[in-house]
Amino acid sequence: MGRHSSCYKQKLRKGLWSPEEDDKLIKHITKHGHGCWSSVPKLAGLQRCGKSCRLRWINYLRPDLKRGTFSAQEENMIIELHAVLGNKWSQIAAQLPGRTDNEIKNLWNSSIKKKLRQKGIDPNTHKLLSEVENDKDQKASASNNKASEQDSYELNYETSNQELVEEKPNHPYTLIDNLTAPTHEFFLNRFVSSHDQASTSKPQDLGNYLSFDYGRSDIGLTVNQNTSNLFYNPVPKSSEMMSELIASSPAIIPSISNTFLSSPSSMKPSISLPDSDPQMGSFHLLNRLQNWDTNTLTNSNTSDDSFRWGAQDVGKLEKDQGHDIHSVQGQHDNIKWNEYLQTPFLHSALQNQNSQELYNGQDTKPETQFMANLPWHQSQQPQPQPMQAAATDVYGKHFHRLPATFGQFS
DNA sequence: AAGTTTTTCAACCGCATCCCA
DNA sequence: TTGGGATGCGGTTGAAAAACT
Repeated sequence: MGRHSSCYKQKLRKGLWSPEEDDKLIKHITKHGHGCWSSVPKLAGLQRCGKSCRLRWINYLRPDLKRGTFSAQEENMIIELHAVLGNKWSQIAAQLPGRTDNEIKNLWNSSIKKKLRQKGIDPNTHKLLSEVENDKDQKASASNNKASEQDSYELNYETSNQELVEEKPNHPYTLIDNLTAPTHEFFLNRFVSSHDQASTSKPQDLGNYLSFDYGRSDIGLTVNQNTSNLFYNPVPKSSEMMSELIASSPAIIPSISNTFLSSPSSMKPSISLPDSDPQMGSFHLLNRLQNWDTNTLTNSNTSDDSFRWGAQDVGKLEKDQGHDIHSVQGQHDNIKWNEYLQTPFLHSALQNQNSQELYNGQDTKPETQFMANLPWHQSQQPQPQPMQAAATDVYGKHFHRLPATFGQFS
């Protein structure tokens, strides 16, 4: 385990690659492919270890690299993805074609971190620096109770979120105003922080950025403040539709989904489609399978804050998607949580509330992308960002806006 | 113009994980 | 089941370039 054995061998060159070495490596790989990297240096006539050859090829020589400065859209995307994934550079790079993890990591450390700090945003937590300071103060004052709180935090997740709030009056979630039900914050924090416990820079408080419109959204995630259930909009009406959606979108957050795949079954949320009125439904993203309650399925006349999907839109959507609404009646499809997480909609939910206003066709300089009171700022250029585009591909014109809002927690 | 400081980024290092015998 | 090689990842380093004095 550990260091590549060939690195111990004598007479291997280190440091910067010469043009001649690059040429040898390019010629070899374009002709034969890399195959086993440990054999590449010998076959290519290089005094390097295979690991060094691999790195050179992946980060610098392979032909599909974009190179050049990062666009404003790319920077925004990196920030957004970092808020969700933390320092998972390879996963971030997977969403940016032609960019390497090393390149993105360097950009983050040399440029983006600085810009965020200048705008008063903590690059590690993506929270306002002032909030981070407050958190520190609160943590310091509450340090005596910390251990016991964490215990109950875990336990309560397996009971219910409502109980979580009621039983833990000192929990930070109780500080949130009434419009901001605790579930989504708890939920997102939960999967983000559980995603990689070894991470040194994980967005512990991502939920602070994720507020959602209640009943005012066309898409996104909403939280029913009465039931604490998380809702997912719009509504795929069948598992086939969901599968299409998944197939047409990249695996945006595979590591997060893996976290849930490896979680105990009792911890796995599921998405279920209602078997009642498919034209006027919604479905809930439940944090517990046994928490399913058809009574909480929405209809257009309910007065709660859950998301309501109008029959007209659903029918239209189904038509465009080539699905027969009636064919799914009577079904009660369970969609795997990891599939949900791999849809573009979770990402869509991460768009800030100003996305509408920002797509106003105004040009903007890259420096203007970092606004004082927002974690990040969407590009003001009219074209959608890549993942938005992916989402739009799926639902086309039915995507009127990307409404998940930020900043309700002020 | 020269020296110093800061920034950038290619490459390295060590560890984790996967795979296979 | 285990051990070792191969691969991938994230943190770090340090030389080169750029910016500053």
